Amino acid sequence: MAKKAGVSISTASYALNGKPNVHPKTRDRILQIAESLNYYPNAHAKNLKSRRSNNIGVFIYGFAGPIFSDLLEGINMQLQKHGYNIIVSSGTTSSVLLRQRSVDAAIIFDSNLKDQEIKNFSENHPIVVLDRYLDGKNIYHSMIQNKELVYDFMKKVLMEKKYKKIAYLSGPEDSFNNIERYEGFKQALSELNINNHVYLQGDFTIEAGYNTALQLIEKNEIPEFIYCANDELAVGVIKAFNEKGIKIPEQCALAGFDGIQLTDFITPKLTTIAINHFEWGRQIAGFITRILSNQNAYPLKNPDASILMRQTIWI
Amino acid sequence: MAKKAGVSISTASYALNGKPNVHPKTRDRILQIAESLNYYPNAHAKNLKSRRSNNIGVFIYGFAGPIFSDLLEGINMQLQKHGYNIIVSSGTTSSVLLRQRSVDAAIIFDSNLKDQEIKNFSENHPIVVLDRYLDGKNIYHSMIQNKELVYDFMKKVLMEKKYKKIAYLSGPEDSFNNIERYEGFKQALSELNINNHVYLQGDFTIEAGYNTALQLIEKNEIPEFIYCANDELAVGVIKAFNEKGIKIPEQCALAGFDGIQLTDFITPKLTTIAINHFEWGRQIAGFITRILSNQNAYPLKNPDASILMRQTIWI
DNA sequence: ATGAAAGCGCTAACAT
DNA sequence: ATGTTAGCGCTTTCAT
Repeated sequence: MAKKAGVSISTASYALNGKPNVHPKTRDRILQIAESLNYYPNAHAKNLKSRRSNNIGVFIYGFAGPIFSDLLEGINMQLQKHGYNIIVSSGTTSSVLLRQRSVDAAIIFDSNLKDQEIKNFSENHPIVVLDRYLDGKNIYHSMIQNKELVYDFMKKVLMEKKYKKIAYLSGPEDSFNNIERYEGFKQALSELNINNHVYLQGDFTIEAGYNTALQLIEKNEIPEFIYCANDELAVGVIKAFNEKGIKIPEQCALAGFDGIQLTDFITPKLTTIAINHFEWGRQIAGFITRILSNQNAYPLKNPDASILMRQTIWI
Repeated sequence: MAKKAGVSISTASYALNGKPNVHPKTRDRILQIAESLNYYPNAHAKNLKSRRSNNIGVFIYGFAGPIFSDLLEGINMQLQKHGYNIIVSSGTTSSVLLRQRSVDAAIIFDSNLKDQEIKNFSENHPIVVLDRYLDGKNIYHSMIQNKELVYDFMKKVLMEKKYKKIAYLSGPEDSFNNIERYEGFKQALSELNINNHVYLQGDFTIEAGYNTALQLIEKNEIPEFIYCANDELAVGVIKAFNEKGIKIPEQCALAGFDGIQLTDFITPKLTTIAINHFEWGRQIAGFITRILSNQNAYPLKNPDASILMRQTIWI
């Protein structure tokens, strides 16, 4: 260790941590020795003693998909600014890291994590959840306003276009986002006295959208309008319709949710409710750093959304 | 602690770790108490003592882009199977985690990390690099065969199509992948006695492809064929050409590298050299788990590639 | 089968 | 300004 080469042991610690109580000369010497010895304090020991790791955990349900890429970029950018490490994890690993308190705070976007696991962690650490309602000390929320957004959007669409045969192409049935979006969808229809619609079971993937659309064609049951619970489903539908020569939006209009990049490159371009995931990530990370540094935390905002009206609806 | 409620302290440790030297009855009692107390051993202390964390670090240069999504999914799936935690990180954070030895092993795909940092870490830990050549104990490689793949592809194309005005649209100039791909490109041209080509500076993004293409149109200098250093560049070019009515491939043919999903959804579909990133990730992760468990490690393979001949070249 | 105790590498009182 | 020392919460000899 630098200790050997230097002189003491705690003094070394002081020097390395930039404490004031150490003579500049000794300080420099120690730093130099450390440098030359390629010494760097052991994180595990440091963490054990200081009871903090400087790591922020981001727990997501999968690495796939453009949503998380953007969200993570935003979170990462902001955390780096404040000297925190980002630790992204998915799957069973996440539970372990949470239980072990390997991170000082957590951002949760993974419905596989149980409420109880989150609560346990939140007893001593701040946590931001993005995919469920859960009350408790140290638990904060930032949520996409799924229901309101889809409701507003559907109402707007249905006031302008008098579609009668309308379908909802869903995500996984137990997905929080899907459930809320469906609520908004149904409420809009109900208020406009549209008393029936077709419910199509999907799962947020392009493949599901594609297969569902093929079945609709097969059975000759193509609706006038399909609201897809996310963009990827819609992209799958578009692909199928394009291949089979179904005209969009003349034969069937479409819209999605998220505003992923692909919607701008596919033909026709997809109308969608767009979330700025990058900015959302920054907001969340900024909030966490405030909490951890005990700054008076302003309330955490919900993400902004904007409607992108494009070719899959207006002719 | 469970210790209080239970009886001893080391016995608790034994029980929790499933050591054989503990009476089944005590064992069960301890486990039960621990459960009820929501006790879970502190990771930092455990790591400090055992000198390992069970964490594998994956250090990438950004979360954006479909390449990393797939790669991470593959790595994650494999690591989970073997009980390792995945820790993904990007940016300055990565250096810190490496220096601190917060992980037992590392996978590197980030040219911002310095050779020396990697070497230091590799003194005691295995490391797999995907983006550079670097020799040393504990350093392993798995690399896309950029040069060979582009070389083969270009030769094949140029033997069939007698393009004369050919361009290379590059990634960042210092990118390892870009440099190698350009090498392969040049070598193919050279062997076919094509003595000049246009070099276009890009940076692996859709925007760069889009802007570059707009400039080509502006200056009326559209080549017969553009080899794009990755798919995203090509997608940008296609977008620009589509908007300006340039016919692909009649006026200008295109090809890319990576095989991202988008290439299959854009019109026309992009010809590309496709890497199976998911499978690649699995391979790498599998290799690491072997090394860490001292199993006789088979050599680490390079990722497979396949050429997807699609609409941007053959009419 | 169980307990006592040393020690992993660090930080932070507390001396000096 | 510097050194001594007591833990942080675990694992693991070594006794019993």
